[in-house]
Amino acid sequence: MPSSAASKTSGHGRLAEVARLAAVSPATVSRAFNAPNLLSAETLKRVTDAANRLNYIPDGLARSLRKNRSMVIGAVMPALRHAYFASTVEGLQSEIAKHGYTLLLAVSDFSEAAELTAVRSMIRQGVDGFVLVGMQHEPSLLPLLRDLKKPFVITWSYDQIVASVGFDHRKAIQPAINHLLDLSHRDIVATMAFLNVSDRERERLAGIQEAFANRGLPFSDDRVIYAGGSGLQDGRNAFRTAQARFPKATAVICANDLLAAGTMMECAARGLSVPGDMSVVGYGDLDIAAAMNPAITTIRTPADEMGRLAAQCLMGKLSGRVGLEHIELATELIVRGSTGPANSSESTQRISR
Amino acid sequence: MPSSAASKTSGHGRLAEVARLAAVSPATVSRAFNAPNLLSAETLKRVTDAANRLNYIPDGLARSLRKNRSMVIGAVMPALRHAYFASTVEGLQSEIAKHGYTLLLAVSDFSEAAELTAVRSMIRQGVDGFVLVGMQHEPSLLPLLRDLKKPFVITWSYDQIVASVGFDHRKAIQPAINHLLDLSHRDIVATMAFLNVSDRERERLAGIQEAFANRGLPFSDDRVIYAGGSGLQDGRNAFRTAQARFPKATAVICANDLLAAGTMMECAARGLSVPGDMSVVGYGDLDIAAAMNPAITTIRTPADEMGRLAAQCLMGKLSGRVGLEHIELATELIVRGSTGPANSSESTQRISR
DNA sequence: AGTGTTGATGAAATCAATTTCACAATTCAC
DNA sequence: GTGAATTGTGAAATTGATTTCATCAACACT
Repeated sequence: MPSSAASKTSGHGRLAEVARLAAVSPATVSRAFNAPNLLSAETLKRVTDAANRLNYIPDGLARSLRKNRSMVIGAVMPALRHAYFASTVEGLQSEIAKHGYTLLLAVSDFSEAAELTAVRSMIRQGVDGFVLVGMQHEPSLLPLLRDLKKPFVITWSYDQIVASVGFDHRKAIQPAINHLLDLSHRDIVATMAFLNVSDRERERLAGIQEAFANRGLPFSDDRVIYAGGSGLQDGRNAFRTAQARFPKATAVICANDLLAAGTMMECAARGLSVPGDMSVVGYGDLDIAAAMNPAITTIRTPADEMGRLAAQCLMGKLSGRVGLEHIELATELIVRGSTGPANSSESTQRISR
Repeated sequence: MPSSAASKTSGHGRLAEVARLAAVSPATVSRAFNAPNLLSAETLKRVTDAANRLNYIPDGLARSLRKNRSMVIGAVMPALRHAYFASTVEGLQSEIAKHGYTLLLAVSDFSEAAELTAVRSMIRQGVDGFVLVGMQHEPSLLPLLRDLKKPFVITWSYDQIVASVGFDHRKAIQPAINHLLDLSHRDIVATMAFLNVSDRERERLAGIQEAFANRGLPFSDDRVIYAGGSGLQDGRNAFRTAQARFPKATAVICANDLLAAGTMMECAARGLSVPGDMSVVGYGDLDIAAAMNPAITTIRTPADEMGRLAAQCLMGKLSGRVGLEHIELATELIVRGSTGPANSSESTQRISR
């Protein structure tokens, strides 16, 4: 084993040391890693042996600087706590890792300013491409990225102009409303997480209104309850408000599955049977939707697929291939036990709380 | 506005261009950003003006190469889907961002080999410090990190030797068992996610056994049911198995809250009342634990705090300050409605499935 | 007047790789 | 057997910033 004191702090050999040990020039060592076929078998072996003996790990910073290519993808997510985005990150990371890329991740906490800051920071770090969520950003962000000439992909939204992989939230939610209307529900309320935060949630609300309008049915704005959060507890609270304001409602449309699950828990606590007294639909098809009893009727949104496809889209752009840049994914209404006909047990049990 | 064609692909000025425009040397531009007080007010203004006009963003790669400091922290997590680790990542990311650091993230999917690969890749990228989970790693990983002379912190485990922030899983779970024993439960089963995967889960199991031993009570290995996963559905399945094998059990200890919630859902589906017929304890205090009805008795584990403290620990080490390196966090038994005395409704309802 | 100190700035080396260009040594074609 | 193409390798330039060292002016102090 080599006893030569490895220079600097990190205990690894530099390319120059490998070159010295192998008695070749630095250029040859570089070629041994980047274009081995240019070297004679004998030289290649000498170099790789030397590299192994020195436990050589190439310095990615120097390489990136010279090649103008960092093999890092930057992603900014609104949050990770709620499994939707976490799944997207997992899909993204595992896919880019296959191509030798690593993931630089930031969480914006739904703040456009924080998102911009994060992207700036990633630009400094020299990432090769970006993954963002949704179409709502600080106005200067998209121009900044365009000027940068680095590829970026939007997830969780479908757009014709910028590269994106997602779906139309407005269309996606409509089968859920139609499903309730088909079951003869007419006194319906909706619970959303936030007012004025996510463009996607706004689209979902627009979709709800559109679905009613398409049937010529009214749906007034005051039937939308804002939970102020998207957790289970928020769902319970929102449903409590809904009950106070619309005691005769027979169905609840929830902006996500956690709100839906919270709604069902609150139903259970109040002795309301689902779907007998109250039909509940969710959005997102989280694990919890399938696991509740009854299982929740919901819209499946392909969270991890979006991550994987965004990765593939970026990989394509980075390798010069032209591939799909505007990928619209399918969503699907999954009918489970939490929805039933409106007229099952009418006005009796609803009072018995 | 400057019409000079910005060199290379990215549409931003380089330091040399700023220097030319400001009619100073490159060194002065560098100082304007790194040590402004060395410059005369007049020069400083000339440089910053020029930088603004060129929309100059310093190249972090070149800077990192020279300074041998990348301002990037690398973290490898077993998964993100289950909120525990996602919370840790959120806490970690938000804390390091305050200090100007960004986060390089990889997901190992509980594979030691994948973890090692991810760390290698991060070493190449020149990260300044590492955050890992648990004490179970590929044997060569910790020596590798030690040789690297870069700081690293273990989360989700407490260790006296390596820097860590976590708690003793063996001790943490014992109040839950004692709680059940105090409630006179004796016919108890445990459901765990995986056999032979996570050192933390093994510790938890050891803690269960120890708690029984401390009371002089038996707890045979066959009372441990492995769900093969840690989702809600896995919890339901595991409890189904538990019922088949131990139909007279009055309490279930679950290795995490999702298993516990799944167990309660299966109880509900079978007409078993919780806690009347079956007491259930979880682990982790996820949102779902508080939101279920009845709410789940569980052990609170400070997931996001671990991320934040790991970040602070790293920041301290990186800035030369010596701070706490072995942080043991407190866990807490949170008694809620899912546990009750063993002898409430005895053997009647249990048969009525 | 001469010496030292301080403050502001520039020239050039440095970080660790990649890559262009040049140059031998072969091999090939005729 | 000579000119051309091919192969294998090294020297040196390059990537974009930081940092050391040197310089030079202005000022203070004997």
